[in-house]
Amino acid sequence: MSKDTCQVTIIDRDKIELALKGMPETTTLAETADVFSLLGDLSRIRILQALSITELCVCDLAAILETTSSAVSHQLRLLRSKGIVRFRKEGKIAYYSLADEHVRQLLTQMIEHVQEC
Amino acid sequence: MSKDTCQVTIIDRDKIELALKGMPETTTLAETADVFSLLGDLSRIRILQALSITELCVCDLAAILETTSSAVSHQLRLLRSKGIVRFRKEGKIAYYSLADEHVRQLLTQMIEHVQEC
DNA sequence: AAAACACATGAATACATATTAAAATAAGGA
DNA sequence: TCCTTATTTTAATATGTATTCATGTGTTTT
Repeated sequence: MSKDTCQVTIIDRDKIELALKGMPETTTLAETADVFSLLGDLSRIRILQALSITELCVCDLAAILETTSSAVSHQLRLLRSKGIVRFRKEGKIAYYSLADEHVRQLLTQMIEHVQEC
Repeated sequence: MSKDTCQVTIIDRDKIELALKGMPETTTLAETADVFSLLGDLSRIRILQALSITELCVCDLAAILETTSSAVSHQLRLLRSKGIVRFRKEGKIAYYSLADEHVRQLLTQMIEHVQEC
């Protein structure tokens, strides 16, 4: 049992080395946390859940969430910036949809997890 | 095309009804967002990643994250409150581990997703 | 061209939250 | 019993972020 420079007591050095060895790059984990964080908001979850059923424009999403187009647009910008959603423009209307099947899978998987517990 | 009481223009009522029909309860979606939110923090992701490899006590986790036991303990309390991790006490040492395989699966799946993009 | 519309953006506010420091609790050893 | 150790908890601070309001941009319609 020993102390390092940060005043942290260590119980088992072997397990620490084992854990550190299997740890991905911090940048990878930071990106992972960023995406989870993006899914960690009720408004955005509702947006994604709606988009997992059908492509929708901003104002229809606003109607579904019972909020303003502005609020929805702000959230969509974040989701776009991380590649969670994509959109196409048809005249002045912007149609949004999920970027890939992976997102839908993570979403439904987590909903199932919650419903089990 | 019409307006509702919230000044939100509606483009396609049918798609809105379709999306609303497939939408789970708001409480379910809120819980889903809560769990995602809990995974949306670098410190907690590092804790969970370490725990996905081996059971660890608080001070060893602090050594791995190069932070204080206090900071780790705070995060573990949150993870415990949502059933993400569990722990057993052996004397004065608290050993933490992942609560179930589901969590490990979501974690590794998201890391893979990030590494692909 | 002007007006209406769908959407995006910038700034401000209000609220949430991660980290730190300090104190408390609880277990073991001298 | 007193002291050390591992962890938890409380309070304070500092940082992040969701929403609102106002404005800006590009498109369609009249």
